Amino acid sequence: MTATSAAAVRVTAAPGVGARLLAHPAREEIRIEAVLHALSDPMRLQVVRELAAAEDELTCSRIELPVSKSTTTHHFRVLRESGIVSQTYRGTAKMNGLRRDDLDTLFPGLLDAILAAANQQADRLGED
Amino acid sequence: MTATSAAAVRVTAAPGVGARLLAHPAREEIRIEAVLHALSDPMRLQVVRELAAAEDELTCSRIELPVSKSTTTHHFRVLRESGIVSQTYRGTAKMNGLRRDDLDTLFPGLLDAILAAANQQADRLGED
DNA sequence: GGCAAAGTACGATGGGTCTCGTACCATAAG
DNA sequence: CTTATGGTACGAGACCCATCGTACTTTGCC
Repeated sequence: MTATSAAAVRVTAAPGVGARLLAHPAREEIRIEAVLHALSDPMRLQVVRELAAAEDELTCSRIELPVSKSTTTHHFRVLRESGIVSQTYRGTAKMNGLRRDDLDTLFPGLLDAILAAANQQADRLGED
Repeated sequence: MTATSAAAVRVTAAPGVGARLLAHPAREEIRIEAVLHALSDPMRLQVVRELAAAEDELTCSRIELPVSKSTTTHHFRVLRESGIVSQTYRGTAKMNGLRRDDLDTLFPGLLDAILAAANQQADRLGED
């Protein structure tokens, strides 16, 4: 992979109100290898499927994964740093949204094809 | 990944003529996670791009990668075991072909979307 | 202020995986 | 048979990554 790593920077001093900000790669910085790598993990693929099904922002805790809280944090960070989801704080919660526009512009049809593939495989095998 | 590993079995005692055979996953055994993982490596993505561009079977050595011979063997094995390419021996050479039919049947549009994404990114950045 | 909720940071651990070199095997050609 | 070609097997090294637990921070509410 030999990936970017630039996205790991934390923004400490916030602008306006002092809200915590999270670093996201710009659209042009999104790499197909990083996207495919992020989605090759079953947990993260599951997250993205649920996010796509919800068609709305969800908090981290709304998406239940069979792993610990810190592992969940890890997976969401990978998704954000690869450019697949955008995250914003809202109170104590963190909202997660698919970056559909960016992904569809950059890689037309990719996200839909992967989601369709994942859904098809899920019901071909014994369900979710 | 916690992947299959069943595909690693070597066929030693050959049938008919004694030709060396290679184990391939059946169509139904191909997993989207394994496919995405295989294609998330730059070398392997490059191999698949060239294979798609050739639209014909190629030997391993026709696809030049900036890695050693044994590493090349490794990458082709990952591609075969994930169900992306089929490999057959022909003389001393090994022919590689994209499993387009299987992939398109299982995951419609996926391969084309990934190839288009990779090609788009390649000329968006400083070429290949 | 005090407390609960939602995440984060950090370090550890166990297991992949990308890379290599060297030795080896199978096939084809001389 | 000998040699060259094309690829494999094996082991090693370095790094990456999914997972966890514990301690901590931030925010909202009472």
